[in-house]
Amino acid sequence: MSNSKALPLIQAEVEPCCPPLNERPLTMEEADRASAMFKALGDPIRLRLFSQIASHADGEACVCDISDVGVSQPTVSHHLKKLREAGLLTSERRGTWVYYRVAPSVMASLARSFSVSG
Amino acid sequence: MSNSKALPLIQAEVEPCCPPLNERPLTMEEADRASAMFKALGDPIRLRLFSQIASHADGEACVCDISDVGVSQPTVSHHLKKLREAGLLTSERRGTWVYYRVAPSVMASLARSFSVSG
DNA sequence: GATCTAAGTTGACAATCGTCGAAGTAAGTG
DNA sequence: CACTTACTTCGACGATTGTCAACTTAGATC
Repeated sequence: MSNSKALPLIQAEVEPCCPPLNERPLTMEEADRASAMFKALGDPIRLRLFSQIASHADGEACVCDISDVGVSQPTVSHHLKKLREAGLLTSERRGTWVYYRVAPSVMASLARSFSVSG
Repeated sequence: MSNSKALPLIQAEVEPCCPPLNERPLTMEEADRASAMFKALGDPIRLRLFSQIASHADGEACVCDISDVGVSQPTVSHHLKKLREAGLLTSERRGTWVYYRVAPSVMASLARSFSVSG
């Protein structure tokens, strides 16, 4: 292959997904965006992967560190992709290994969704 | 058994779903429980329904108030059932109408999942 | 080059999901 | 009783999802 314009770099800055859920009814656009995040966390395997990465030392984890969740390696890769596409994780290859970390401001943004307003 | 015999279980349906996601890796049981909640919020229609109820005056909303989300009324009922089964909503019939409200401690419990620990 | 390990992609499959129309239940009105 | 309104449940349909085996890509080492 030649001039590959690789560099996925889909990870634009994660802006707040939505206002607090009890502040006002979400618009359709807000609901689409936020539900995509919750949907990604709505699988027990994916949630465990996310938790393992979020709680790992230095805030990042190699796939080899977290692939012990009871499913095959391709399935782990599939779930990590889903989490990445939802904007929850970022990935970076360093040598042989690929490291995942929670995307910036994701925790704060989601926490805000459930913060009690009023 | 312990000496707690008159323990009221009415509000025990929603206990904290899990520790903060960046505190430690979730157990399978924790992941099952928490992912069920996120899964329920992982649909745009359901998330809008939840937001409409959570933001409604007096903290409760009649189905007739929130059924304008772009799908048929049986589908609304189906989604509300999913949210109820996930422990996110409670419902009560008063006369002709059925009122939904966010189950106790759900907002705080989910906010805690994303609170930054450490 | 060849070979090994790490991780991602593809293809296929059963299982689950979202949706609707039709039918059913519950409560109020006359 | 019949009729209306407000939901819920049922049955069916296409669409999406989670999973694995097989294959491919990427990097390190020989």
